[in-house]
Amino acid sequence: IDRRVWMACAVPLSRIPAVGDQVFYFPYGHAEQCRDPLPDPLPDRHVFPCAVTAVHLAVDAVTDEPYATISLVPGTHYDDQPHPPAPAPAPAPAPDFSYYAKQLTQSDSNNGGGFSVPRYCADNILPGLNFSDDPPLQNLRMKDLQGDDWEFRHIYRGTPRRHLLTTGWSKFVNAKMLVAGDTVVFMRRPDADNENEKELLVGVRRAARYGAYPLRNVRARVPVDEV
Amino acid sequence: IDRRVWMACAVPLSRIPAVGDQVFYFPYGHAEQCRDPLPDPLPDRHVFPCAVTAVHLAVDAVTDEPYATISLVPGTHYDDQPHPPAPAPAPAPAPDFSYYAKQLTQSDSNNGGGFSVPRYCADNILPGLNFSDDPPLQNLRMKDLQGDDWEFRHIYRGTPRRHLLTTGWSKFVNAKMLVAGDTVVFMRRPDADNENEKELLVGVRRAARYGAYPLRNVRARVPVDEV
DNA sequence: TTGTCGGCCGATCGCCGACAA
DNA sequence: TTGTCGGCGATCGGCCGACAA
Repeated sequence: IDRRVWMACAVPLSRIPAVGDQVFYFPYGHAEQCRDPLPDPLPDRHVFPCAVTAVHLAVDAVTDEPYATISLVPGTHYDDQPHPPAPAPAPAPAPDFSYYAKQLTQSDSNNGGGFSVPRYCADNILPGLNFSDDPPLQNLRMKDLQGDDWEFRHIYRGTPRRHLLTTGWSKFVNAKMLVAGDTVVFMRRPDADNENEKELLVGVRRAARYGAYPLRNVRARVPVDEV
Repeated sequence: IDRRVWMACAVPLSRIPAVGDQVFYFPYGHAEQCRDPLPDPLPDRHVFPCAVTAVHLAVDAVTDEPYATISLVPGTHYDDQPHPPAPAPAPAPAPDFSYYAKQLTQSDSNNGGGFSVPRYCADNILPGLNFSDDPPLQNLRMKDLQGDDWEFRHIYRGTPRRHLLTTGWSKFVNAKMLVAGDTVVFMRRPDADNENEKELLVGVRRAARYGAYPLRNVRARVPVDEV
């Protein structure tokens, strides 16, 4: 997966360590995320210095949420020594990748139909419309992070004029089970196949929900109908 | 869970062993069901004699499918010795539990709406209608194996007359993701709370699907958005 | 007895401009 | 500039009897 795509769809504060980084492992926080009962009594040590041996970025096949698997080996940090040389600052992000994120309003996620495209997004992310048409419209094809394609009708209409996604939008909302408060991310980057063509992508960030992530709560189970 | 309910909803050939039974464990078959890659090379022994130490009947919270967890300890069978005395034949099933299973037709599972109730089922499982009404109808409330309630309108109409489940039926079909070829099981038994009242239950058997059980294929995963 | 079909009516979906924040 | 609303037309869900297997 494109690291820029992953970063654009991760919650804004996400930071991921690099291989070789020295980090601390908090079993307590990990166990909380697993939703398993915490050990009682809690272990003596709550924190373990570790080194990162591998980082793998991926996307949940059900929820589209980006996640990272980070492999650690426990070990002593070179505490009083200077930290290893800070890596050179990351090169400025390539100018050929840009994205726009919008939190869904009630109207965007209603079954009423469409999605109101902010002006900035229409101007900077989506392909330009032919404004001599009346009304100006086009069909957009976007890939989600699984690689599945989605089609949206993009139209510029109403009084006053505004950009809207109509046909195809509510199918997407239902399929991704989006609700008001969730965020969609529209991205453009050069098409891998076609030089000086642009490729559109669409990602999703889910608003924090009480009770955490119901979809993750499914357990695999071995059917035993017969012995 | 009521053992009679479990048996009614399990595939007809299911047999479950009793605690203390001597059985054979086939790791190969077990691994196949897990859909994990089989070990290569296969282990030397393909069959292990075991004794059953526990049997637990349960129902999948997503698919409603009955399954059993059967605990085994490996050990030698008393091979040439006579088998332990066969348990006394199970007492005849209590006459106050009865069920009827029907495989869904296209029309039953279509979005067209209703379910055609076979005459035998209406007469022997469902509460009787008041045939002086025109048309005769009643609302039925049934528990599924999770304990959730479902309501169906039961009506006797059409020319020639026949029993149908209408309102509420397609909601059930969609919620349980039933398709033509799947089977529903209607059961009646005495109400636990209310003497000489009857309680209705509804269960589901899924037709064998190519590619096995897609819903079981979901893996739980630990979100790691931040370190 | 019961599976499938066409008719038909009502509910919902989803596209639209109006309007106001 | 953009969020929400009421309108309304098209589509679909779902109840019905007819009919035949």
